[in-house]
Amino acid sequence: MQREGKKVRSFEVAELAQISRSTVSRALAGDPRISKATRERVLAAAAELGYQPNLIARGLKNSTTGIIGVVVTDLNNPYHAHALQLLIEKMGLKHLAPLVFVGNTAEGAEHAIERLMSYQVDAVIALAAPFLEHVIEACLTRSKPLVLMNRYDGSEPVSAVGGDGGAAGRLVADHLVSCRARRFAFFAGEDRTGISWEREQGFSERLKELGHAIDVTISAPYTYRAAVVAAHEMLREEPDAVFCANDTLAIALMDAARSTGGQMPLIVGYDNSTFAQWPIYDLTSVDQNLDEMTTRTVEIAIAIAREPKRAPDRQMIQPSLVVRGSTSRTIK
Amino acid sequence: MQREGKKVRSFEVAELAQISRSTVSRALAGDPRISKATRERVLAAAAELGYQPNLIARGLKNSTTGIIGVVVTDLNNPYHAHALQLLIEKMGLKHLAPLVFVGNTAEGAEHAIERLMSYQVDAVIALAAPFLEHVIEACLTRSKPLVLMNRYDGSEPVSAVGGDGGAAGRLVADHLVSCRARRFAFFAGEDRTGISWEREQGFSERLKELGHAIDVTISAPYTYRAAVVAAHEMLREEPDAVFCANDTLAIALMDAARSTGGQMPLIVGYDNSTFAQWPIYDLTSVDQNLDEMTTRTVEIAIAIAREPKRAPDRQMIQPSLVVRGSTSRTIK
DNA sequence: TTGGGTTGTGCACACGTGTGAATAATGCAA
DNA sequence: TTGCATTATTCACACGTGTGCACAACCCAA
Repeated sequence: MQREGKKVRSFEVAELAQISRSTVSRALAGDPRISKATRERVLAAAAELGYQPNLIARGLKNSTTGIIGVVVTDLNNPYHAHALQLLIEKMGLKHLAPLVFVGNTAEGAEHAIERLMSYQVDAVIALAAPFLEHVIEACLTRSKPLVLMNRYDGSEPVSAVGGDGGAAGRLVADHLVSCRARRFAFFAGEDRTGISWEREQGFSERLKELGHAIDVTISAPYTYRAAVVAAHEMLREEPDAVFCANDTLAIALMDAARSTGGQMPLIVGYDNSTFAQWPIYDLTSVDQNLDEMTTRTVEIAIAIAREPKRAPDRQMIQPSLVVRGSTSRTIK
Repeated sequence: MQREGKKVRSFEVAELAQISRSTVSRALAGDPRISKATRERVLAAAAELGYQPNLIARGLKNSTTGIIGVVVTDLNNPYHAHALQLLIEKMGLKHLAPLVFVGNTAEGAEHAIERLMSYQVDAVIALAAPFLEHVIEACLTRSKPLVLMNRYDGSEPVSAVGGDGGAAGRLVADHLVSCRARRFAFFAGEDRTGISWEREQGFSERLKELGHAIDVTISAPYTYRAAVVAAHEMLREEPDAVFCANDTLAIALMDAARSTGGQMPLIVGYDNSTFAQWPIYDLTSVDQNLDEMTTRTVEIAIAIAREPKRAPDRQMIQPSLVVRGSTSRTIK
């Protein structure tokens, strides 16, 4: 094992194994033309010197770096943080490295994206970026593979993986009706046309099929503070059951209900975040199945990077409902 | 602006400006030997073609990539997520790119670190990694610059930036005494010898100076569930004021106190996380000044990378106390 | 010995960039 | 014109790797 010394290059390995540098490269790549004997000699030498190939040089030669650019908005949002973590893990399994770029940057978005591209990333994964249009344009211009995760607005010809918000809405409708709720509300997010809208649609449709309807709809930004204000407004309408577009909204609603001391409606959140499991909340919530979603996202990114002419791929991940205490009562 | 075309190399720029490739390189680097006139011609040509230098090639040539490896444990911990976000932003300002590697990997830590090194990162920043010894050893072996953030155990000759837990403990002691508390408790974290211990020491020392002492100490792992259990034990001791090693512990304690309906002690947390600001908690908490901490961390990383023989640098960031409702009552 | 197949290795180039040394261009004095 | 100093530009190499092609070694048949 090398200590304190300079970088070990493939040349040193070749020297030690008394063989040419090309043979070292082929042996390590598993080229069948190399004989068993020499391959083992090479592997032994490489192990002895602690040789690790210089991936920058390899990237230059192969023009494929194994680096994936990941664009994310705000890591203070635990949902995004969790998604990023899973993404990085999945990428690790595929021997890819994430070059992460966070949206809230002082550097200026376009400038930062340029820099991302300069690193010759094999693909870009965008995870709910607010300046999404910049990312999309930058990738299309350079015809760089791009996968949107959980933020497909339908307009651009790019690959995307998302949760099936409509299906989730229907699941929730079924569940709440089975709890014998009668007066239903939807606590919408800021972006009434985006993901929040899909969820509302599925919820509304399924309720209609079951002979009910959404009686109240109120929307709020996705921040806790703003949500608390809207939550009080919501509570004045005295719904039996509220489907919230987000766990943050749901928690704000629970806190608001507690502080007023009135009757707490059945509450369902979305994202199944960490605090949904906390005993004080014990919140029934839609699980987006982030594990599968991230796996598919990485798979698609790899596929496009390998075969750039491939048509954009769009996948819907089926969500599931995690039932907890916040909907365990039945309305009498 | 290029569209759909192949990559633009410096060669194309040279061709368009009717000049040699070397001159392009120097002009863009601001070499004073290049005349004003040609420099501007080059800049115009580069802008017209949308030229962005290939940082992989540059990295190979200069053997400095501008990539910093960032090792982090668990992004589900909002504190770590926030720290990572700030780190990435600061790095962006310095034109550095973060190659992120998350601890909870299925790939195996050592293997992942090897891969990180293979990308020729200029330095490594480790943010509370559980397999820290692997990271340290890997960096020392290759004499790769390493900065530990918020996790220095004192044993190894590496640079580190951390919060001054002792000073924080003293701040808290002053504050709680000024609230006229008499029976003090410390809610410790799992790692009694690490950062939790520093905080406890400062707290204890200052209390002694003021004629008091820590009457109760109970420790728990840093997870909400485990903390709730320990919190009930803590409450049976009926302390006036509790200093918690962590916001998670503090919140678990508040929830536990609420669920039993007994008297709520004064509570101080640590990290000033998002939920400390939530109205239901409104938690007084120590702010580690992560903004400054991350700035310094990046600065040190750059300094060491530039000058590898430099002695390890260790800095303490002074924390501050954010007073909120959880300590606004005064004990009568 | 010659010829042809099979197998294993080495030479030399390319990826795109930065940079030291060499060279051309210009000015100025003799 | 020549000689010398200064300035602007180009040449050619290096960074560490992968790979097409040529080539050596070997066996076997004629």
